[in-house]
Amino acid sequence: MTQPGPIPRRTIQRFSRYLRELERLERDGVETTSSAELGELVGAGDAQVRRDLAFFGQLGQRGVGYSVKTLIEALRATLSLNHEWRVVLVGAGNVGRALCTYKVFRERGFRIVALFDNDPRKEGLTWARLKVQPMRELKKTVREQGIELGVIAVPPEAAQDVADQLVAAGVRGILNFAPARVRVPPGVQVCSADLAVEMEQLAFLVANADRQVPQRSNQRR
Amino acid sequence: MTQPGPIPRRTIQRFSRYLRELERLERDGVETTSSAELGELVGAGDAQVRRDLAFFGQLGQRGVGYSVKTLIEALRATLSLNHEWRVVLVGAGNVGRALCTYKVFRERGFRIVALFDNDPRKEGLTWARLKVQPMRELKKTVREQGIELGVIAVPPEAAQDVADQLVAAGVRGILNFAPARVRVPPGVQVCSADLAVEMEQLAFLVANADRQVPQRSNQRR
DNA sequence: TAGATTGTTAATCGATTAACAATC
DNA sequence: TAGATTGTTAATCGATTAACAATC
Repeated sequence: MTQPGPIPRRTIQRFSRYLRELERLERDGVETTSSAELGELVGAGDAQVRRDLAFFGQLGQRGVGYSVKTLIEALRATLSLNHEWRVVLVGAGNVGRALCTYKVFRERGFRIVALFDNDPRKEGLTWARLKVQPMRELKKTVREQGIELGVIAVPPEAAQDVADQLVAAGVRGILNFAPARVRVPPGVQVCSADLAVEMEQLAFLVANADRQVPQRSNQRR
Repeated sequence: MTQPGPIPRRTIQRFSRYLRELERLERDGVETTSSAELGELVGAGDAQVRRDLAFFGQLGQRGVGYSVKTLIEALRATLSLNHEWRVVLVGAGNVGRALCTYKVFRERGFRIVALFDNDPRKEGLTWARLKVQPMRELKKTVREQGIELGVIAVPPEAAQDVADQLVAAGVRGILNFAPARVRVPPGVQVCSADLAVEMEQLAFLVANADRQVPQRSNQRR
């Protein structure tokens, strides 16, 4: 039976990882896999994998395993990765430049189609075929280009203001790289890639490697 | 009473966010705060904040609140942010370049003191006063420079190999930007900054904004 | 004292894991 | 049939929240 209720966040994150490993298996010509193998690849238990995949209904075959192809299709559909996502990037700094050319986004169907910065000295610069545009053009561009997602790569003091402008422009989801909390109205989604938090967590774990429960840390064994 | 047992990961992450907001309060001349205010700032409930802070023992004053200064000290000590962390960065690509000059790391006491890449064409390049070194010098540099943390910013296929080399060189913690799982022996810590997973999660949430439980998403309201 | 806010307990919620019958 | 592996239930674990006595 298909699992009822909304899919937990952690499950979604594992979906991304399953998909990535499955695509590799497919490239290697593997046609069938098992919950144990998949778990091993992403660092999860077999029961966990089966439970996650149960959200798709009964996709596996008892005694046999799962079809790699079927799983890939189900995961792509669930993660909405068939459709190409149009993305606007705000912030033409160091992080912004790296993201403009970030291959992993592009491969997954995330297309950065516009680039904004409020610094007039940067206006007109071209990175990866994208002209840096001034913020006043944001709304128009989002509408005309059918942009659904925004990425914030500006200093923390400016993050909330940029988020507000993105929301006003009609963006439906925001990936926030600024080390600051941004608030958005209901219906708009925010995910945060807070590198400082990750790094500080790492420092804590290293400093307390003995005191804390050993391992099971980030990815389980 | 001080909370017993190891500090949960989520609590550590909130510690980073509390600290950031507290430092801002301090800059603004605020001397006292409350669990309600702090919760509002980082997007957590007041009970959550009190429970987190209880790991430090009884730091607050009933009826009054918490001293900003005292909290900052406790958080800095717990997160081991007094001590300066020496970091090696592997991967002189787009992501690597952004990280070399990433102000947020530097402000928090993370110093990138060496840069490596296995591409001989990049050898000798200088970014942010760091010369790109060949991998064969990794072990020596880590030892001589007293480096404790490593950052992986290479393509996914190379990530595990780089991780192995970092571990062999004596690094105690790894921040992995490659969209791939890396395994490390017990005693070495790994945190992952998997931008693809974050972006795909965002896409899923946007695509299912109606079906999924509204909000409470990443940061709670 | 009255009002505010902590520290902590108990209740709740959610996610993971173990176990095993179902079935290929 | 025997061996393998799923789908699912129940048990466990861990983290969050509500509530309130303690106390400034």
